[in-house]
Amino acid sequence: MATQSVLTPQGEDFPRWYQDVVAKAEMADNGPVRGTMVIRPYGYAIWERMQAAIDARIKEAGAQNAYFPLFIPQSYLSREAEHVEGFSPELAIVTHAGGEELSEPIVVRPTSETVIGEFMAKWIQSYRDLPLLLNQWANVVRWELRPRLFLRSSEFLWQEGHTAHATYEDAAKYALKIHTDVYNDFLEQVLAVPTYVGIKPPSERFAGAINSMTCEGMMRDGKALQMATSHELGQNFAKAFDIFFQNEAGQAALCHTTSWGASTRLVGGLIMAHGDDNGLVVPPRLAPIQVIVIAVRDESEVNDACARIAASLKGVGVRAQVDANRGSFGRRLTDWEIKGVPLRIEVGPRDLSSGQVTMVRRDSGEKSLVVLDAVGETVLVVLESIQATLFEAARDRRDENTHDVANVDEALEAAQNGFARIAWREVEGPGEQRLKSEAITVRCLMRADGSMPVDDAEEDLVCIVAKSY
RNA sequence: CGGGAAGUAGCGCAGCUUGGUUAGCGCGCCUGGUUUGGGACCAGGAGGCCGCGGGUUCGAAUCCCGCCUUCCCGACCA
Repeated sequence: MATQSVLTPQGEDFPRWYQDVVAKAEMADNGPVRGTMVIRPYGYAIWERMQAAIDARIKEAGAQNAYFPLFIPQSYLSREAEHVEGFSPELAIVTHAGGEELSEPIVVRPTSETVIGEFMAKWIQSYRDLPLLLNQWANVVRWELRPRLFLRSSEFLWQEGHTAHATYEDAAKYALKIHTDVYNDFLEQVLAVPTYVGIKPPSERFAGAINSMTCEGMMRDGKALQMATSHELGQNFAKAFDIFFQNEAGQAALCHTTSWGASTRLVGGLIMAHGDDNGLVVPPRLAPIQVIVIAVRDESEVNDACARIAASLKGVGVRAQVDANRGSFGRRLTDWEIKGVPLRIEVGPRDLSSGQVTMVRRDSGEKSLVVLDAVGETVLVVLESIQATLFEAARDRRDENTHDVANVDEALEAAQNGFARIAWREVEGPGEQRLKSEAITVRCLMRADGSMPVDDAEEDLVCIVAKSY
């Protein structure tokens, strides 16, 4: 590990550490307009890996990708009262185009329930057209007063799924399926981030939803981050956009719709969930570069060996890359550490003369010698071990920093440094206000065993309260 | 949007209080050489409308006003 840190230590100033990582790992830059973000190649490579993993799960769940326009007539937003009220403060609105003032202003989409609703109404005729399962990968704009790279930018990238169903039950079941099989599975299996899965309290619901589900992850500073959400929209949007179908009895009936999304915020979550004082730590299943092969000396024999090792790793399906061999050895090590590459293979004359290489894990810093012939199989095993270790470490941190408390006073105390778990009936109403006055919010409601409740009316629910991003 | 801090080379900063030669320093970058098992060293070099716009002045990085951007703390949110 680095002898002296090039990053602000987490313990000294966590937000500063985050910015240092974003800059020095070459993930992103601020755009020229306040709140906008330039995603650099390494950051985008990570996002592309996230997209691929999420997209595959979405398709497995039966939804199809489509694309709807960036521009939405302002009148569409107004059709659903809560929706327009919720989003109005964040809208970017185009009033002029083609050199003239527009007769009706155009909204830059903050989310696409409205346009998609309009087309669902057009496409759905019969119960045979249901369920209609759509998804789109797109950018959206929500004007932010306090932007932070990846976590909160005025323009961000995401995936938004929109579905229409014949019954409430079917819609609820599908939203839950997405939440479980797409989001939570991705977060646990790929991102190695354990989350608390539950429903949002009414005060935190999506504008226009009857129920919002969330995956709440714990960052290394003990704050919460909402990493994905799924909403049951009931018939609110179906009413606003006339999304009717003819049922088997030949009668017109209103659809039940859902929507669900995950954004580039996940990149910020990745940084803050696993990163340490030496930089980013990327879980192997996500990592665009899983193994970096570094020549200790710039000698042709050593360089040739590096190329051979990388080629053989690629041959067994490992995303390996040879370091460009510029600058001092120590500098190169540090750079790859900041980028969070899970596994490093160092190759030097000393190693080669004994027919082996040095392998170093990013998660633990542990070094080991590996016989050349065994590099491929060893790497595959160690990568999976790192994946598992990261998840377990994150889970342990989450559990150690989740404190069971009996009342709001204790929750206020406990949430200064982690999550507090408390009976929902202790918090509901005035308690929520008291927490909010100290910047602490109810992140989610769960059953006592951690499972997903049907709604907030269930008896004996517990909630997670915390400071959040 | 409210409260606080700040914008000077790619990054981090000094200079500003008390206006006055050619605006400095560290890191990085370029060239050459020596190096390379944990942020290497030597020599030479490039790089600035001092955030933007206006004002005061013989003269502005420095004083005044406006705007933009960034960071921290709130309210809003993925």
